[in-house]
Amino acid sequence: MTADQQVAPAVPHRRRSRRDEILEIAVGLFAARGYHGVSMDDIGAAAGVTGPALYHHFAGKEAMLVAALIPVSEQLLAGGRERVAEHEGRPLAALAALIEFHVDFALANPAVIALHLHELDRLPEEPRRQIRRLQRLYVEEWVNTLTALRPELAAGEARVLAHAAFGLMNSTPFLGGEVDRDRRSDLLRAAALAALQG
Amino acid sequence: MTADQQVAPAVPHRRRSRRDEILEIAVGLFAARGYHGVSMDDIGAAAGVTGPALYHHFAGKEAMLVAALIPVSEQLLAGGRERVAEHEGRPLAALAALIEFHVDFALANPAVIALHLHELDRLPEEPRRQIRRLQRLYVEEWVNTLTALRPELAAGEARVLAHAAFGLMNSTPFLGGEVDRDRRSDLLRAAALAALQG
DNA sequence: CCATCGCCTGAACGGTCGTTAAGCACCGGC
DNA sequence: GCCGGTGCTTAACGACCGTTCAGGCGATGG
Repeated sequence: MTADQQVAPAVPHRRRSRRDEILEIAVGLFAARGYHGVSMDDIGAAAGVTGPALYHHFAGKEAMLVAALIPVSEQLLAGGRERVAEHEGRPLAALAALIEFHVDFALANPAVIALHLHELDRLPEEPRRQIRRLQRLYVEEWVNTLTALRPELAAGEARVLAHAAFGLMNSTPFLGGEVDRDRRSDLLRAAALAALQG
Repeated sequence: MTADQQVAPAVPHRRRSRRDEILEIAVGLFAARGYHGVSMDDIGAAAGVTGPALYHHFAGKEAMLVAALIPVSEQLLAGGRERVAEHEGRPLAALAALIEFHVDFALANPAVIALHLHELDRLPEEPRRQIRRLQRLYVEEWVNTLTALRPELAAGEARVLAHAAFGLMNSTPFLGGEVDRDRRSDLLRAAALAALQG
C-alpha cells in the first residue's frame, strides 16, 4: 500500500500529498466502475477513511474528476507540442515521435485514458469546455503533422484519421496483459504508423 | 419479481413494436449521457410517456441495457463468421471483408457501439458474461484471420492488433460528421487494413 | 501540561432514483 | 353493450447518494 516514490510537484515544501494518493485511488475506481458507479463512501473506504473525510482534500466528487482529467490533458498537449517542435520540417519523424509519445502515455496511464474517453461528459459545462479545449489543441498538433505529411488530406479528413489513431492507441486499457508491455508497445506503434501513412 | 414478463414474441408482430421504438430512444440516451446518467423518467419523457410506463415493456432498467447489447453482439458475431466463411483460404480477402463489415456497422450504429464500449460493466454478472462470450467469439474470428495472414503473430499478439483495429474503427462515434460518411468509411477502411497488414 | 491544528468520525439532511401498486382510458371482438 | 387486454397515469415506497455539520483524537509547539 505504500507507494511513495513520485516526482515532487512545483510546490517545493510538500511531498507527494495524501491528496494525490486519494486521487489515484479514485481514478482507478472511476475507470473500473464508471463515475456514477462509485460513491464517495466507496472512494473513502478504498483509501482507508470514511466518505466525508474526502471533503478535506477535494471540494466534492466532481472536483476529483476535474483534478484527474485536467493535468492529463495538459501533459498530452505539452508532450505533443514538444515532439512536433523537435522535428520541425520533418513530418514523418514528427508523426513517429507523436505516436511513440502517445503509446507510451497510454500504456503508462490506462485508467486515466479510459476516464478521458468515458467520463468527460459527466462534468459540468465549465471544466468540460476547458478540457475539450486542451484536447482540441492536442488534436491540432496531429492534424498539422498529418496534413504536412500527406498534403492531399483535407483538415477534416486528417482529424478523422487522428481520432482513429487515438482509438487504436487507446485500445490498451481494454486488454489485460497477455502480451508483455514492450511487445504491445511495438505492435501498437507499428500499426498506428501504418494506419496513418498514405 | 413478477414471473410473467413479456418477451419479444416469436410470432411476427405487424408493425415495429413500441418496445423497439423505446429501446432505440433509450440507447441514444445511454450513449449520450451514460447508463447511470439517465433515469427511467428521462427515458420515458423522451418517449412521450412517464417513467413507470416503461415497466410494461421491460423488466427494468438493466433489462433495457441487456436488450440493447445482446442483439448487437449476435449481429456482429454472425456477420463476422459469414464474412470469414465467404473467403475461406484467402485471409487477406477475409480481413478486408471483416473490416468493411465492421466499419459499416460502426458507422450505421454509433450509439450502440459506444454503449458496448462504455457501459458493459454496468451489467450484473449473468448477462455480462453472455455478452462477453459473444464478443470473445467475434474477436476469435479476427484473430484466426490475422494469424492465417501473418503466421509470425502469436495468438495474443493478434488479439492486441484486433482490439487496436476495433478502437480505430469504433472511433467514429466520437466525431460529429465534418467529413461525409462515404469518405469516412474509405479512410477508416484503408487505415485499418494498413494497420493490420504486416 | 495545555492550546492548536490537521485529519478524521458519526449522524443527519435533502434529493434523486428504481421500482411497485392501483386504477383509468381506449379499442377490437363477440 | 360488455370484455379483456394494452398502455398509460399518479402516488408512494425504500434505498442510496452527495454533502454538511459538530465534535473527537493525536501529534506538535510553547
